[in-house]
Amino acid sequence: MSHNHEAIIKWVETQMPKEESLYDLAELFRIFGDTTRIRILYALSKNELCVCAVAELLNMQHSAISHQLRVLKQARLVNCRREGKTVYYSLADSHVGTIISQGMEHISE
Amino acid sequence: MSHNHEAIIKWVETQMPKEESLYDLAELFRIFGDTTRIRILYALSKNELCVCAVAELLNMQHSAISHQLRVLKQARLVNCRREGKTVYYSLADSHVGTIISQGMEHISE
DNA sequence: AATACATATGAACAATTGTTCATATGAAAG
DNA sequence: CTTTCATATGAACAATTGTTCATATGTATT
Repeated sequence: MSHNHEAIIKWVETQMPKEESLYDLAELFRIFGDTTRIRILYALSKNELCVCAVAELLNMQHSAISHQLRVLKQARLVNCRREGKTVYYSLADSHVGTIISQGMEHISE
Repeated sequence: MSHNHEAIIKWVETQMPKEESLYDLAELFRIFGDTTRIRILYALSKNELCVCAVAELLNMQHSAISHQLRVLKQARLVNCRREGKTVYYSLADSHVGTIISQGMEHISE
């Protein structure tokens, strides 16, 4: 670094969240960053659905859907409730829907 | 599908955006879903910065930063302007900052 | 208990991704 | 026009990721 950016760098440094937060933030978006998961999340933003309904909707294997729902659950993006043999999934909180619609706004510019 | 979810599936189907939009949406979030890129975006949300300033801030090689800035540029998440030898990068539009802060809100629950 | 159905899990594979190293371009100054 | 500095690019490698197949839970019904 030869030119004089030190002051700005130092200041931006003070504005940065801690590493852990930035890691968690990237992790959050990484979950959204997959076509299958986005389709699942979008579907769930319209209605709670059971695994086999999602599988039929997306025309995919139950196993693949179940794997992804597990990922979404671990990331606390969805909740589930059991009703007999069937497990219904829904979005965990309103932030999830908001992030999706914000993203939608961005791409449709 | 033995049980009676057909009506709901059909309705949710009508609510789904076209495949291309969902693909673009996932693509958008995928870009956010990397620690290095999130750190870059967060830094740029505070101040426009040149490549070597970002490199110093994140304590990474210029090459790695340049590669990622290229990805961000192709995804239209950042703009750049040249001033002599130096190239300054900044966030492309306000949506980018909004998405980051929405994400931040979500993880700090 | 045995069967059927919905969902979950584990292992394995192919595909994608981010970084590094080496090298190339672009721009100003000597 | 050669040197120096800032940035960009290409190829290659290691690491991560999503899906599939096979199999295992879990829950109700007979």
